[in-house]
Amino acid sequence: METATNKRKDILEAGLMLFAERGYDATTIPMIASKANVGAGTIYRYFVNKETLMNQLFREYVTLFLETLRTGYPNEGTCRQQFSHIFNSMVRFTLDNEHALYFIKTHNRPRVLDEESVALYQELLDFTRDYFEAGKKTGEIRKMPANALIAIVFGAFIQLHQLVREGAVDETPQLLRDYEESCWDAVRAH
Amino acid sequence: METATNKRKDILEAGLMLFAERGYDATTIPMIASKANVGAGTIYRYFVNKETLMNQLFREYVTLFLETLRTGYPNEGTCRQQFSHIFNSMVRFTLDNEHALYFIKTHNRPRVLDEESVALYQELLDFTRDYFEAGKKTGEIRKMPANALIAIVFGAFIQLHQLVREGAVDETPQLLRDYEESCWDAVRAH
Amino acid sequence: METATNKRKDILEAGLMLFAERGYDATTIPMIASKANVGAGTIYRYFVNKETLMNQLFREYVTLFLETLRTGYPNEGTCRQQFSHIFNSMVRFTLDNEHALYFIKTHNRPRVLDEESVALYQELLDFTRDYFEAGKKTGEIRKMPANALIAIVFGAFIQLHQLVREGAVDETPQLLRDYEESCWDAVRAH
Amino acid sequence: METATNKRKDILEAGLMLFAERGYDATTIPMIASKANVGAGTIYRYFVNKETLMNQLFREYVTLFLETLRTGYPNEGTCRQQFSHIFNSMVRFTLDNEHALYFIKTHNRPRVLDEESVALYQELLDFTRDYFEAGKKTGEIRKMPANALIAIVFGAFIQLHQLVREGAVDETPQLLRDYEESCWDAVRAH
DNA sequence: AATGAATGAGCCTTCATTCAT
DNA sequence: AATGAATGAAGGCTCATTCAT
Repeated sequence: METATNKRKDILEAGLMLFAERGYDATTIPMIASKANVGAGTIYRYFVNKETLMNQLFREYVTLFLETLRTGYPNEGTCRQQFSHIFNSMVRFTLDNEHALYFIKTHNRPRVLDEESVALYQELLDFTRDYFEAGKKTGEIRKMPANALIAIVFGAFIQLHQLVREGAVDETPQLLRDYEESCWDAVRAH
Repeated sequence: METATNKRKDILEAGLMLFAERGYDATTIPMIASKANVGAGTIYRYFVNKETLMNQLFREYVTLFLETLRTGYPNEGTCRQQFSHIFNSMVRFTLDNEHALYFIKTHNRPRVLDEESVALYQELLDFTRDYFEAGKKTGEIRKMPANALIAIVFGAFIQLHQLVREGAVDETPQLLRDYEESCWDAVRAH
Repeated sequence: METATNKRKDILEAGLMLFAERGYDATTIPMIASKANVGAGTIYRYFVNKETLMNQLFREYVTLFLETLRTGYPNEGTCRQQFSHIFNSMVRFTLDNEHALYFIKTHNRPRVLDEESVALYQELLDFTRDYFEAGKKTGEIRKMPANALIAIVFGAFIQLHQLVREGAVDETPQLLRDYEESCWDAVRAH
Repeated sequence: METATNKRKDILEAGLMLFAERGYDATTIPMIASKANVGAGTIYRYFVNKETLMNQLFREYVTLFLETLRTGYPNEGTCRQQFSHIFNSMVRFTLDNEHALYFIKTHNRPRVLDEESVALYQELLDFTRDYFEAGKKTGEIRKMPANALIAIVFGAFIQLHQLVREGAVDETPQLLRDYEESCWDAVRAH
């Protein structure tokens, strides 16, 4: 059937939105149920508990983002081209999944995340870290801790996305190009 | 006497640490009391309730950070010198107040923050925004939304601080210089 | 179904009994829950909070008592006949609702009662007051403040009911007749 | 010294007023301390605990009321004269001690009252009961449970006092005479 | 499979009581 | 003797989770 799948998806989407907007602890199961148009008990048919739902959600989107990053990654391209791919992945991913990147960025620390989720997140970090480390080796990327470089790029992007959602700025192609250029300047060696 | 003042300080410090590490909602009053070596009821001698404690804390540190930023700000200096002052303010402030900047960065949105706190935070944003807007006018700062520029500088710095605390990198003067340079390149016009 | 209705009723009945016996402040939610054979949280499915439960209860029984008073009230009867109806209403009402009249008598002052409840209680007072005022006009009722007359009749009745429950006296029809006669003599003009 | 005695009196008076107005459970020690212009801890210098304070208070005023009743009681007078004495005792006692009679009437049941207090209250009841029983024997008092008769007289009086305090009626000597007459008619045999 | 009523653990908060000053 | 800061037990209430329907 497709109904069951839809319920699961509804729950995940409601969870994503609420976790992103209010944080894990301030989000209640009834809230998720209500937003998903589902009985509270139904959530427990698809997820063991709130923590599991959260982890499932986290993994679902980290996986998806990883796929987005990996799909069409120009292994043989230049450092700049690879950066462009990464940046565009964020754009595309966010277009398809409104709150996902923000959710990932604000919920990537243990306490609720289980080992598997942490490991998966590591994978995401590693992918980006590898890129930066390689770039540092060739001298094209600035000599800074990779984590910090990652934070700059992700953090800036998420902040921009927020401004767009608030209506503070218009998300024109030009803005995105500027933004990419800016981030690139932020991490590239000078 | 000093005893009374100390209790209040103990509570604030415990709150700061826990709010920073676990977030507002995941931090319980008993946790704060325990970490402050204080009875749970004692907290209510100094603060109306959890929300008030949080706001008091927030304002205390935003005010302190604002003072740090304003003290010795080179109004007549170059854009670069002013940037340097801002960056060094973050360094000094974080040295004196471990978790404060991270706490501010992760708790600056309403829902628990009252109007006064939000207004105070605006003041902090405005200070930095003014700097960036002025820089954009003279063509020294990149044409990007000020909020995003702020996010880059703050976000990167906090991320670095975290790496330092985790022991992932050593906070050498050289690292800080590199970092400042990097952040500067991230926001300056090219 | 009937189950849901029963839970609500169980809670109301437990609340009535406890409020009557111990007073509002000395009655705890766990007490009510326990006496109603219900989880503490269940009470909050049916009532917003303790105060609301109290008000609901109060209104439920004041309404019921008002109905009892109004049903079959001999508008065209003599002053004495009307008095008889009022007295018998108390008897019948107390027979059906053990603690209700005592609860009403001991909880009719603000601080926990909301406006609606106070207004409803006024209605009850007004009904009886109207009776006494009319009687005073025709010279059949003693020239005393209606409130005091009401207190005499209600107060005496409740006291009697208490003696009956304690087993101190037997509630024979004869006793009730005597009692009614006594109350009548207490308020009628001489 | 006299200071100590005064503090004790201040506390008792504050307690009386608050217990009468809010009831025992809704009255807090800080409230009493504040109204008595005394530190909260001071209360524990004069009374073992809240319960003891309450009992002390209760006994103090029941004793005082008993004295008022007994002083000048016309043992050899007529039933009517004795009634008059009882009624006037209430008037005088209430004049000297605003809330005392109401406090006694609303707090005469166990749960907070200790044995000694209950016994003392019994004494008060017995005094009045004896009067009524004697009257019933001589046929001058109505054949009703003494408790109920007591309730009528006390209840009516307290209700009247309340109306006076609320300003709903003026406490003229005439009103008091009428009231006494009414109460007398309420209990006397016809 | 889906629901939502029911539960009770645990949180925030109050307040009787203690105790250092 | 007097104070009021400090405490922690206990109450009102929420919410993750279960379970009968």
